Amino acid sequence: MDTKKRILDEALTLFSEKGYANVFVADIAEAVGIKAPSLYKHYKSKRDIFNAILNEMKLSYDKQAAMLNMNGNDASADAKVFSAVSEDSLVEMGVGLFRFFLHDGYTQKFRKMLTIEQFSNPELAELFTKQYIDDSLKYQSAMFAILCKQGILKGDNPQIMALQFHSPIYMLLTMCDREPQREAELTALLEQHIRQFSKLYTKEEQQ
Amino acid sequence: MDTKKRILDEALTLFSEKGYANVFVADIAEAVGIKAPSLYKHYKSKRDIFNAILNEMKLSYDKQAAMLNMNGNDASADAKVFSAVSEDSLVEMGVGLFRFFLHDGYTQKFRKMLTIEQFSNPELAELFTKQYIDDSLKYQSAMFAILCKQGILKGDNPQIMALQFHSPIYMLLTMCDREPQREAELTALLEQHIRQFSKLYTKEEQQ
DNA sequence: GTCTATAAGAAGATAGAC
DNA sequence: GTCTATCTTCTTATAGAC
Repeated sequence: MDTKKRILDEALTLFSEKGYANVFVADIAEAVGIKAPSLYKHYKSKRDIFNAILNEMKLSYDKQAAMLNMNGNDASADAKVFSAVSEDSLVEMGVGLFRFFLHDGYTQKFRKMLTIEQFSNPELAELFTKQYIDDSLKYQSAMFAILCKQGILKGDNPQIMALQFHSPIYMLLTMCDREPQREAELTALLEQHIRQFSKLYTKEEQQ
Repeated sequence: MDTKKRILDEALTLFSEKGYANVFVADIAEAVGIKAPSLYKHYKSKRDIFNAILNEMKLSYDKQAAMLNMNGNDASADAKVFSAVSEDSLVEMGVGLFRFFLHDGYTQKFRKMLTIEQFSNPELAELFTKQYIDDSLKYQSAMFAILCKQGILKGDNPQIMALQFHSPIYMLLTMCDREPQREAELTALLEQHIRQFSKLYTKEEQQ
């Protein structure tokens, strides 16, 4: 119905599978169910479609990020949850979040598109690192800092803790993006990583 | 002089910067210093050049991998080195290896090219995961298994240890690929990660 | 093996009818 | 807003002289 929006959706799907240069305007049009020239009534060029996707995803990301710091769902609150839950429920949370990032259509497609296009200009490179690494590390650092200060975890370098917690998860995610058939195997590794991380950084006297 | 070889070099450079589809045969020819039609005396098509790069890099990788298991430079020998060295020299080794992977022309270009092209076919996806993740994890798992058995490290899951050691390093490497200007900052994190990992898994009584 | 000229076709975008 | 027809440009690849 909303053709303008449907164009973005189909274009994102195609860009995430083949990359910008390998998707032709006619492909996008066909996926939407119209002819290529009709598409130019909605967007003035192919690049314009790409930019619109980028803007939409940036807005949606910023909205999410803002919510994390406004609704009480911030690092401090998460730290409270973290400190209260068992290792099992930590695993459950981690695996749930992992599955969401892996299977949510927009999230996965945008991640794959940025992966393909990350070297095509510096702006995309920055966006990639910000959304998938730096912001996560910042957030988790804050959380680990609180947990360490409270004496619940025993590390003295929250930034490195965040790096060591986040990077295995991200690596497993990108492996699933490449080879979806390995999801079960890699999810098992994710679970073991979380358990091991939890053991490593939990104060002995609290185990 | 060896035009055939120079074509592969220049093509790899261009593919790693712009991706296969954004590089034109004329671009490669110009980089080599000839005209596009001359190039067809050496390779029968653009795709043929890509495949030749792939084959060459696969061969060189397999050669390297084979050496690791034949010349005594295997996981067992590395474990001996690992167990004998101080934390400082471990950091030095790690940072040295990191800098090599980051700056070695072929290594970096091929990694970037595969990153861009990884979703274009399942064979490339498999190659990517094998070369940058699975093989490293296998190798490091074997090494950590030995070190744990010898009582030098205290973990009980070498595979997860390898995941936790390798994935931060790989993540920092890809960050440098995207934003080379951050190399110093990220190398500092690498050092802290290695020190922290070493402390976490070293038996207390040996510190 | 390198060149110039050119074929053959693909792809982005526009014109103008409906 | 969608279509058919078409323009223009770009890109791969070949032909054939040197």
